[in-house]
Amino acid sequence: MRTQKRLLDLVENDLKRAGLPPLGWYDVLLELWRADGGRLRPLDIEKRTLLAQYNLSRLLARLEREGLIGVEADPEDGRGKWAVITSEGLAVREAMWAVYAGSIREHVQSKLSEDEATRLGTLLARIST
Amino acid sequence: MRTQKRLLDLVENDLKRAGLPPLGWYDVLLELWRADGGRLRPLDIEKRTLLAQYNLSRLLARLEREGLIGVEADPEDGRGKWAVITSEGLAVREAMWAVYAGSIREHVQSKLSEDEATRLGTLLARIST
DNA sequence: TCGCGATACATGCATATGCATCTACTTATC
DNA sequence: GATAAGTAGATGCATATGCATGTATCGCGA
Repeated sequence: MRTQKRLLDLVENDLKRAGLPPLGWYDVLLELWRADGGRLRPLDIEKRTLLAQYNLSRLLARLEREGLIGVEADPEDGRGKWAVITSEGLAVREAMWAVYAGSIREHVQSKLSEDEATRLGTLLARIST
Repeated sequence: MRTQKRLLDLVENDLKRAGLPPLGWYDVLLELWRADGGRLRPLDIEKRTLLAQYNLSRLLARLEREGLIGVEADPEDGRGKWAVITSEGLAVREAMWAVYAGSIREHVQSKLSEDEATRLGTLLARIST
């Protein structure tokens, strides 16, 4: 708990200093970027990100307001929507990754050998089962 | 990041279902409980908990409003205060620990051997240096 | 095909957080 | 011993979060 809080503070700080949005935005942009056609339904984003439904709903509204995603109605399900990453969204994701990756390198990679990092990942994955 | 978010959600959930306050309160109550005389200055709590100054200020206000701590003026430094845990605060900390410990057991201890847990702690500590 | 429970997402309200700044006091400087 | 710089903590404002519930649509069973 303490380690991740410390790390999160460091990363958020790095992003802020670079004039970029908070890390939460990255998670969503990343999922969209990875997704086929750069589009996902909110429900699928929710499952991938561990975001609560109401938080995701509002985060998507913010992303749309900033022009990083577009939101379309689902033609097959009147209740559903599709979030589609825009080219600006792709650019922001990339800019964020540049900073985020640097953060990880500086605050994590420099403290652990590759082998240790792998073992850490394995242990954490065991907990998440 | 994901593992701790998942864990935090689980723990917060357990606390909520038991009618207890959020985990953040525990951190402060724990520090006070450990501290000599059950009292600390906000500044010292801040250092121990990684809480931002303004967040701690308001968290202490909430704790005081709920009667879990008392706040006294520092006789030696007119700017300073002392937070003092009350008997109700002690009781709440204990009740929270009962639930929290159960959460840890269920969500962490059951997934790792003692040896693995030790190694995990060591690796995380390496990062926090 | 009607009606009802389930599903997808949004939102009003209370509370928590971040940021900047404020107030009150203390300590060092001259 | 007056004044400026520093320190401890609080707070107004904007924004984010949690909770409960709302709205719209879907799909199933009679």
